[in-house]
Amino acid sequence: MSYYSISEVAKELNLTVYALRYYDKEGLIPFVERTPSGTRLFKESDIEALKIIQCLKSTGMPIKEIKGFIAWCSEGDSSLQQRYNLFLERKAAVEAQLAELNKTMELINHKCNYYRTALDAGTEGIHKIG
Amino acid sequence: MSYYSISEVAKELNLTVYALRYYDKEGLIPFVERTPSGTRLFKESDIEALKIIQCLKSTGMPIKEIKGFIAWCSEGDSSLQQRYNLFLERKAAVEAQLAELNKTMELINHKCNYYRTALDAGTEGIHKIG
DNA sequence: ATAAACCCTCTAGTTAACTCTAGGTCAAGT
DNA sequence: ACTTGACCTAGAGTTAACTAGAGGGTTTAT
Repeated sequence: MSYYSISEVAKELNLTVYALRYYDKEGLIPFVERTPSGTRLFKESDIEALKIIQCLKSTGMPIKEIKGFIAWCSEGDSSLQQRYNLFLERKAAVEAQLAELNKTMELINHKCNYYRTALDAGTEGIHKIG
Repeated sequence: MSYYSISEVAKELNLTVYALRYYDKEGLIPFVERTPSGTRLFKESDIEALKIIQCLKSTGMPIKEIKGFIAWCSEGDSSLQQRYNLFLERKAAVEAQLAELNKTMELINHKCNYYRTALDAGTEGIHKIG
């Protein structure tokens, strides 16, 4: 089993070493090992966990709540139901975000048409008159 | 032509009066009229402009940049090309966000399955062994 | 005419999620 | 032995987008 340094993990996951240390300080990755002198040693499974963390973050979940999820993970099977519920909630959140973004896209498309036709005509006036 | 108060507009657009005054201070709505004593008077067209602002905000555009767009709008036809380009960029940004969110959704769905089957089995162990 | 319910400005405070600096340790190469 | 580069912690600073409070004017209903 091989280990990765914090800067290797940062590069791989496209985030900064500062961010990784911040996540550690906030309790998102309590399972990361250390050398006797304190240097963090990341395993493959730690990187996978960070990917889940990034996924939850991208659903709009704040770090404090992600920390709660991580704590549940280390509690074992007794928290299975909670963790399942959490992902169902996140699924609903993402669905809502997708709906919102699609509405946004519609308006943007309208504006693209508006400006394309205005440019064709050379003036915005065509949309304002009759 | 009728006018709306700041709190009416806030209610209609589902944001706070604080936020509206903040937008005004940041130069997003310089066209809003005032009574002689300083009270803001919002027209229907101002509400429409605020909807565009909300739309741009939901694409992830920061307020400072939206302010630039608003300034272009008051420059008339000479900024048509810039404004068109801006919306094309926003369209690309939203497309990227949609792609990202769909990837997130996929992982969430995997996790939902993971936990549903784990709950059926009564233990997470089924996913770790074999 | 007076109190309630608005409105205003200005300024300070809040929050999340980093981001950076200072000061120090440690392991490897020359 | 010594320099280089990566690592560490603690804590201060940053940024965006509000949010709230103080202090004060105005409009409306009784």
